[in-house]
Amino acid sequence: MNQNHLVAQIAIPRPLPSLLTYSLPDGQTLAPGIRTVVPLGKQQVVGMVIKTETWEEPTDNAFALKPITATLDQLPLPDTHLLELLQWATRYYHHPPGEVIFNALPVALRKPKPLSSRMQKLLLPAAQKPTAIAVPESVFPLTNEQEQCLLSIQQWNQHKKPYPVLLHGITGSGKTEIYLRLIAPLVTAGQQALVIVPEIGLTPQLLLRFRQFFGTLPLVCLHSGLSDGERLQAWLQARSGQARIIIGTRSAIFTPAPQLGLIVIDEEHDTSLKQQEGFRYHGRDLAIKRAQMLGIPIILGSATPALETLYNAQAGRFHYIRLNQRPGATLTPELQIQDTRPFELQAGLTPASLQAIRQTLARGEQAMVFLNRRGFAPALFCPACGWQASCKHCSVNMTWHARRNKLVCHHCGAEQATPAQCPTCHNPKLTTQGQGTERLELSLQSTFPEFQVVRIDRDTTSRKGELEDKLATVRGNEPLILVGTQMLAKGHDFPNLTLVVILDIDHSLLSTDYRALERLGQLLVQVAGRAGRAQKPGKVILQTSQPDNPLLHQLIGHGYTPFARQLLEDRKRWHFPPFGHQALIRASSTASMEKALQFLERVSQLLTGTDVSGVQRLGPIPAPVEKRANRYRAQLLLTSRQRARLHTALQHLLHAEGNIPGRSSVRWSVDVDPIDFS
DNA sequence: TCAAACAGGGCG
DNA sequence: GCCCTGTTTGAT
Repeated sequence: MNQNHLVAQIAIPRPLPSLLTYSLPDGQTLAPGIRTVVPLGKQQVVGMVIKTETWEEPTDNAFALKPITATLDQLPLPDTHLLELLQWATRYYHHPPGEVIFNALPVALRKPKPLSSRMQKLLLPAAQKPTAIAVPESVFPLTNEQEQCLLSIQQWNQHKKPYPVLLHGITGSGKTEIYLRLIAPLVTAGQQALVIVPEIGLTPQLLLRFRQFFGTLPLVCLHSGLSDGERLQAWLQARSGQARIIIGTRSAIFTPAPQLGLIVIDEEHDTSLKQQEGFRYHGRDLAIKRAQMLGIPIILGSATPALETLYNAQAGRFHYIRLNQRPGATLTPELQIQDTRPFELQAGLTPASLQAIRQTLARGEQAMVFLNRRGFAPALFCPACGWQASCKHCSVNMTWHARRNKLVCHHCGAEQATPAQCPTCHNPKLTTQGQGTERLELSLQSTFPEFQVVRIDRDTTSRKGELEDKLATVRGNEPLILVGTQMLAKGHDFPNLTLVVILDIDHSLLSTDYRALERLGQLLVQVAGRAGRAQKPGKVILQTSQPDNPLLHQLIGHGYTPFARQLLEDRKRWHFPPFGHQALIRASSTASMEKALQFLERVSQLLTGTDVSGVQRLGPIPAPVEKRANRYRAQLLLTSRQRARLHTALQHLLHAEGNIPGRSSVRWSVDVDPIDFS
């Protein structure tokens, strides 16, 4: 092998700890981002070139160099910036590079097959000169407040290396109108904009407004409803620069866009931005990194910013601006706490809540009852012997679904027929406990027989078009009762909805999860934002058995920001994020909890060395849901005031993990900046 | 006595 | 993740 021979460092979609080195045909080089076919053991697999370099004989563990088998692409798929971002993410999230790279590609590009010639044409760079695409003047002029806000952001964004902007705008304050006007001048000048939304199916209004505002300007949507082919096509249109606006959910943050000029993260607090399996990245954080690497502006929009984001704004790392007015709307809704303790509840509602619903309907308006729990009842039990229906595969109760007459596990999806009698004592009279949306719908229907009750949750909207039909019914503005889960919390505009009743928030007030209160606050504000959007004042009733909770009073009396400040104080005292950093090591075993705990105990011991000082270990402990889908689950939490130390510890761990005996009987993973501890 | 089941390790 | 290898297990 001659001295100047070139080799390629290749990422392969397997959980390998590093890139693999392959030789290139003599005198040939390959640009980063080009896919190849390479031999891996006995297989031929797809691999992506990350870099090429001159070959140097490895000094330590020598390996036989194999040649690449074939080249699949003429042009790189991810651009250089995107590859850099992905490599950064590999190091930050301590996830195998090949899995990170290929997770960022459309499924159609993950196989060792070349692009069809039709698709290859889409890869050619589009004309990048400014095109005079007519952007129609909006029929809605900006309010004074919006105008000022837009001006400020535009000024900030002119900076060479602009800071991220937190746009804290209450529900209905018109954040979308700001996004549109920030995007317009840039896309007509030939640049691209990337807009990340929590769930595209749930934000049809945002999409509609974009289409209406930008008319014929090329816009692509990346969401879960697309087929592999459609997704690839949209992706390639973004890659060529032809698509000027890219709207998508979390994974769209990896869309290549050579002329990218702005990123918008709408609902930046939304937890769906964090991937919860495999490569556990946070879409918002990677977006901020991407914008920073490119030196382009990024806007984070929310009515209820994440505590991390608010803190960054407070600390001066982000610009901060508010929108406090609802154009064309009346007062912010009146918030009330209803103590549930003194009353016998009917349909889970206090007499005052029922009365409020009755009055709302009598006025010809709509009421919504929000309950974040599907099914008829969360538990089925035997009053004689105490038996409870629990899942065979998980350590949780099964939920009883009345219409389907089935027990369903909401963790693993297992279903079974409702037993006719108690399996242990044969008592034929089994009882339910608690209520879900299905029961709520039925009881409300019998309480208010003359009005329609519309239930919106995953069970009633699984078929295509069902959600749209139900939303259309509600927008018909006839007086009715809307029942639903958190599907109802975001994005929908119901002009005749003037009352919102929120049930079952007690578990969040009492939770041991330090993020539970933040999420509750965000949920309450978002749900409350559904009430009274048009000309009618809204009212929100919170039912709870903890009516004296001081943080709840803070939220209701003073609003989200002081509430969040208070939570941040608590986080500071306990060195929780953003004042300390965390990584969660999870392990699971099909054999026993002991196996999972033992593995994590070994991991913990590995980390006792002096070179990982400044990292605290909590656990190992069984996970809150101890068993799920036949796996016993345990976790070990690593925390540190300094992020660098946490990363050193994780690197050390990944290096040494191979020496842990019994590791093959457990599945384990690293979650950097965890938000879900279940 | 043999092969199916299982654990461990490497893949360039 | 997949595939190869060496070892255990237990069925005939």
